[in-house]
Parts: sequence; structure tokens; C-alpha cells
Amino acid sequence: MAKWDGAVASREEVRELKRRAALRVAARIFNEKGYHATSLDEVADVIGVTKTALYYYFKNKEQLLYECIKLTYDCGQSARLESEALDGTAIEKLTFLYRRFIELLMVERGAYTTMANIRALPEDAQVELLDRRRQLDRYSRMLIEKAIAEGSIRNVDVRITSNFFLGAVNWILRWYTEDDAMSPEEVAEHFLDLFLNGIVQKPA
Amino acid sequence: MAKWDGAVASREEVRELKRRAALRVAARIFNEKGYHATSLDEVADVIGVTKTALYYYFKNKEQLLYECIKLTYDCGQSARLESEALDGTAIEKLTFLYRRFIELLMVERGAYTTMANIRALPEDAQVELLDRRRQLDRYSRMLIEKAIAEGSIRNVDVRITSNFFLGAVNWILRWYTEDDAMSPEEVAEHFLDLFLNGIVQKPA
DNA sequence: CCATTTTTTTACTTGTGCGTCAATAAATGG
DNA sequence: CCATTTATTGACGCACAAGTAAAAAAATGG
Repeated sequence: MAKWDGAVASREEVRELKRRAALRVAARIFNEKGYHATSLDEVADVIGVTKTALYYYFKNKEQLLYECIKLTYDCGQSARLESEALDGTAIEKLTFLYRRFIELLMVERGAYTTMANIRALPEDAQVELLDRRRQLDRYSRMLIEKAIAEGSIRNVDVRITSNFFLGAVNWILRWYTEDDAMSPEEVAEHFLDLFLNGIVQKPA
Repeated sequence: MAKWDGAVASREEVRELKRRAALRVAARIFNEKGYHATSLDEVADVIGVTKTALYYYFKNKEQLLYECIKLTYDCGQSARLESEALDGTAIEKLTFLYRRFIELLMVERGAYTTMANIRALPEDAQVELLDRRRQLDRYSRMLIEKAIAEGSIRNVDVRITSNFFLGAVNWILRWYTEDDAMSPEEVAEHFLDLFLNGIVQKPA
């Protein structure tokens, strides 16, 4: 057994930590300035190494972007899988899906999923990511339909409603900063409240 | 007086039409692939001229982007000015603001206002655009506050609520295509309904 | 039809940033 | 403390796209 019994990171662990740190830095700068406007020299500078060192961890710039975007998509996938595993009514699953998605997104802080970013990737990566996006969207719509059927929500337009809320959620990364006074859980709570109940004051 | 009495475009009019056509094309491609990934050769190709011709109408690439983004910001400004000119309750003004904003945005189809795009511009243009954005946001929040005060909407968190809806609206350009079955007015109607009333089925 | 202005093109310069290769430095284990 | 693997660096080639200058083409009005 290694001394310190795992309290100190092994070689592979160090490597993995460095990779993740690099991804965080890259995602932040990509979001700030955009993928194409960001040079690898710049990312490397912020990390404190040279560009060539990055190539030791990532095949190329595309690969770096791909993994940044994947951070974000994994949030959606996790939320979906957890929601599917629940047993409850459609509106309960729907509520859970979005709450979880928001919380994960805000904690992970991956790369925005702009069309510009997706399009920068090779064809197969594009297909994979767009497919994942569609899965989330389809699941979201399916839940809305079921919730309408079970009578828990109004007879809204499914496509519009799904886009409406997914848009509001995706936009969070645009205005939420790490030093925000509000926690991800609080934001999620407010968003769900707005989504479910709207803003209008109902007569008592 | 010119013959045909203005039925045929004058020189300046033709020039202006060409400028606008170029802006449309550029905005579409910028939205599709991102500003930095789009070469002027490509924009020119789609229009059917060479890159150099573009330089006859626009000072440089930045200028082209600036005007594309301005198309979008002008939508927000127009909606705000029209809303301010109304006399009605806060919730009426708020409803009008967003309905008008959505409709204008969908018709104009300017450039997405991503951080990457803004940051690509020179400092003074950035300041100007971000200031305009803040004006719209401030006006939106002010109306929400007043609407709470007048008792027409619930006591929601103003910042969250404004960001929530502005996000959903800005996202429209991501999923709405020109050949969509739904008209801008219909989309606006649905969005306002969702925003005001939420999705939950209220007991009769 | 010609002179002039407007518009567009061809050919070029220049800078920037991705990705590579060989060389060096740091860590690891015997 | 040395041999070997792992990690990082510096220097460079190369492609691509922004922007320019001068010439050609097209439109306009007399």
C-alpha cells in the first residue's frame, strides 16, 4: 500500500485534478470571450503553464471545448436520469427535473451551449451533443404532456412551454456569478415558483 | 424630380438596401457559427460579392458586428420607449413591454447578444451596448416593483423574475426559425400567458 | 457617346494562433 | 543516487483570415 494511504493524491489523481482545473479555466474564458476568440496561450497563461503543456492533457483545442460543453450537457443528463428514476406524478418529475438541472448547472459552470460552440466541433461530436440535447428536450415535453393529461397543469402549448423554461434556465449562466448572494437552491426555488405559478396575484 | 417619382430606388436607397441585406446575412451567419468563426469571405460569398466589396459598406468586421447587435438592442429600446409612452397600470406596461420586445426581436432577427460578441467590440461600443442593456433591465425591474406595489402581481424577487423572463425571451432566437408554423404574435401571446399565469392548473 | 463618379474586383501584405518536434526539467522507484 | 518515466518548455512551420491599394467594371448624367 502507498504511504499516507491515499491521503496524498496519486500520480493519476494529480493528472486528473490538473485536467479538471484546466477545464474550469477554459470554460470560464470561453464563456467570457468566446471559444474562437480565446487562444490556448491565454488559457495556459491563466493556469500558469505554456500552451504546449495543455497539449499533454488534451488532444487539441476542439477536445478542450468538447469536454467543457460536456460538463454542461452532463448536468441535463443527470437531472433527466434522476427524474426518470423517481416514481411520482408527472408534475413532480417535471419539478424535480428542472430543479435538479438548475442546481447542477450552477454548480458545474461548464461552457454555454451556444450554437457557435457546438458548430466549432467535429461532426460526430456535434451529432452526439445535439442528440443529448434532444433527449432532454423530448423528456421535458413528454412530462409536460403527461402533466396536462393528469390534470395537474393547464393545457399549454408543449413546445413553447418547454422552450420557454429551458431558455430561462440556460440564461442563468449569463447573469449568475460565483459570488452571487443567492445560492443555487434558492434560485432553483424561485424559478420553479415562477414557472408553476406565474407572477399574477390571484384573488383570495 | 426623379423619373418614376421614387417608385424606383435612388442611389442612396440602393446603397442602404444593400447595407441592410448584408447585415441580415451577416447576422444569420454570426448566429449560426459565431462571429469569430465567420470570415468576411464567407459573408461576401453568400451575398454574392467579394470580401472587398463589404469594406465599401462597412469600415471593418467589428463595425459589421456592431450594427448586427444594434439591430437586437434597438428592439429592446423601442419596446421600452413605447411602453414608457403608454399610460396604464404597471402590469399593463410590463405586459406591453415584453410582448412588443418579443415581436420586434423575432421580426428583426439581429445578432444574439452573447458575451463573446459584445467582447469582440471596441471598448466604447461595449460600454454603449451594455448601458442600453442595463436600461432595459432597470426599466423591467422598476415595472415589476410597481406592479407588486399596486397589488397586481405577487411579491416575487424582482431581480430573479426579470432575469427569468428576459432569459426565456432572449432564448427565442435559438429555437425559432423563419419558417416556423407559429407567428411572432402567437409566440408572444403564449409567453405572456406563461409568465403571468404559470402552468399550474388552478382549482375552479 | 463621353466624362465622371460609384461600385466591385484582383492581388497582395500582415498578423495571429494552432499544432508539432526536439530538448529540458521534474518526479519516481529501485 | 541513478535510470526511467512523466511533465513542461522554447522555437518554429503553416494555414487562414483581416485589411489595403490599385485597377477594372458598371452606372449616371450631360
